[in-house]
Amino acid sequence: MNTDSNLLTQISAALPTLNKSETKVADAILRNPEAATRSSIAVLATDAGVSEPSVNRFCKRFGASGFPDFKLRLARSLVAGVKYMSRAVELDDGIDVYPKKLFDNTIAALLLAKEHLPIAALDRAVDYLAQARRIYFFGLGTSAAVAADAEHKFFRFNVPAMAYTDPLMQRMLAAGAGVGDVFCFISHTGRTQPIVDVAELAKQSEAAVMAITAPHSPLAALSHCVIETSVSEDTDAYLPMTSRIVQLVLLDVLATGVALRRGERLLPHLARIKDSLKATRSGEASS
Amino acid sequence: MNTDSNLLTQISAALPTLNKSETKVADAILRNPEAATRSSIAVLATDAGVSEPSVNRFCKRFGASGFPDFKLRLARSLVAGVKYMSRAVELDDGIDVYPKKLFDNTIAALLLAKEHLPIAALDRAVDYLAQARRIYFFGLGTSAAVAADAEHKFFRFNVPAMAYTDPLMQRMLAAGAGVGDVFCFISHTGRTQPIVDVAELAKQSEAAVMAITAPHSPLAALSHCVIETSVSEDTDAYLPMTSRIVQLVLLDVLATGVALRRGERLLPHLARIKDSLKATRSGEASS
DNA sequence: CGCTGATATGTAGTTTTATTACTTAATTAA
DNA sequence: TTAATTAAGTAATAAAACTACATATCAGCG
Repeated sequence: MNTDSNLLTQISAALPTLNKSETKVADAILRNPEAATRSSIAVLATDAGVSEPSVNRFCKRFGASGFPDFKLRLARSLVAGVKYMSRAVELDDGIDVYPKKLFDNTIAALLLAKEHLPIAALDRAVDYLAQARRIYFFGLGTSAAVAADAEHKFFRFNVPAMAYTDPLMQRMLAAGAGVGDVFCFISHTGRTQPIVDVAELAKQSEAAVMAITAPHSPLAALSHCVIETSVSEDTDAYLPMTSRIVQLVLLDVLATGVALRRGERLLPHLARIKDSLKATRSGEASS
Repeated sequence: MNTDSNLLTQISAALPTLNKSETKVADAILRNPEAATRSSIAVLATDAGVSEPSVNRFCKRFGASGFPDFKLRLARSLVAGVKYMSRAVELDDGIDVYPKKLFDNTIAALLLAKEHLPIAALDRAVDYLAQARRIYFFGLGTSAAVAADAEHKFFRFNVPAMAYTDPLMQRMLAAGAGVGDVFCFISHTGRTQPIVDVAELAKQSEAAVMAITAPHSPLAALSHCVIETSVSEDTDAYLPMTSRIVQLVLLDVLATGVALRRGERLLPHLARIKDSLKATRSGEASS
């Protein structure tokens, strides 16, 4: 069954199961979905090289009551769907093109991640983190920045959260871990050897090992709790971009989860921290 | 002129300027916009208590080519509206609710930022960065993580990019800056005093000062090039979430801009860096 | 107060668009 | 090769939207 709410994805996914004329219609729509929403059934039919009733049948096949209804659904999908189509930046893209592309790609990645949220894993992760005595965030390279960000976020919850970039520090901390310690490893591939090594060390202790990483990776295999991020890195040809954004938002989710678990009594604490920052600011007070 | 892309907002805004029958139509639509997208012109006409041509005229008044086109636009607005609607996380939200909310909020922030991209500023920033001899990324708190991320990204371009978190290091580097140095300050408020101080120091040197920060802030005032991020932090009641994501994507834009400016000759360099990372990975080779 | 011009609204007919019922073509299996 | 089944198209019907025109409403002015 297809639970995908996006018509375009639905059509692409159904492509192999379609017959000749249906495929033609699907192609015509996918070729230019925006135009499809504007055209009449006659235009789309000629465009696809089929008859009008074929288009109509196609629409009904995808749950629409008819062609106009189909167009409406398509239009809705496009709002979210234009972004869904993450197109890579081209060498000759101008300043008015590539920034939008990058934003679109990021949004597309977030939409995709939102569709496949590992709810159960997140819930368990919040369990671990909410009762942690100490939380360590370990990442290397780009993930180091993500770890640093996580440290800042969790630190506000009065939980000793720490991020380490140095593999040697990571090893020492992992080796000396005990009950109540939670190690959170961040790695897009889940195959970065130094990180996997440290995770193995941590696993041998009494500490909990969790990971935000790719499914079926060595790192995922040895973690007590895995939050899978299967972001396709197609568009990030040479630079990891969208993957780390998804990681960051997932960490937001975890942090929020811990905050909610602690309930109201945490709110004054957060307010106090926020107020303490005001002192470092000049000019008008923040709202 | 109304630059609002949302039809519903547009209609609400135009309400006072509408005449009798137009008001009736507007009311009928606003009463249940979702239903309006499904009904035919006849149904909507009876619903509003007017004739069909009145509805038709109403549609044209709002820039549509006719009723079907109007319905399409309305449908689009409805979807966009949901996404723009960033709702705050409530204390009693379950695990199946708040993760989606956080993703939605982030997406909403990115959509908003995409709408208001400071193209000119970005272009100038790329100018600065592309010919920089050395790039320093300075941020504090959450922005420190953003700076660290930027360092990683730019470092891949064979440009000595460095991120510093320590205000004392920042001061020393700013004081000793010279021609060819570019200082990029990252601060959501633009009022964090230590950062503003360092920026002032840097300004006194021959170096270029740029900032990713709030408009009309002290930091913005003293920068040669400002990339404004006016993200409303309403939803980030206690934790800065969406703001830093926008900052990160803006830095992606800058990095991509530099990469594009350098053109093809950079690509083999990036490929080499990516390959060098493969050695640190176990298991199957990456694609 | 009524007339005139302008604007607003509705009616009816026309055109466009979509759907249905039916026919023909293609495909598959016996 | 043929019968059955599915796929695709034709043409007629029905629905929807649009246009031209007629009537009504209203504002300003004699």
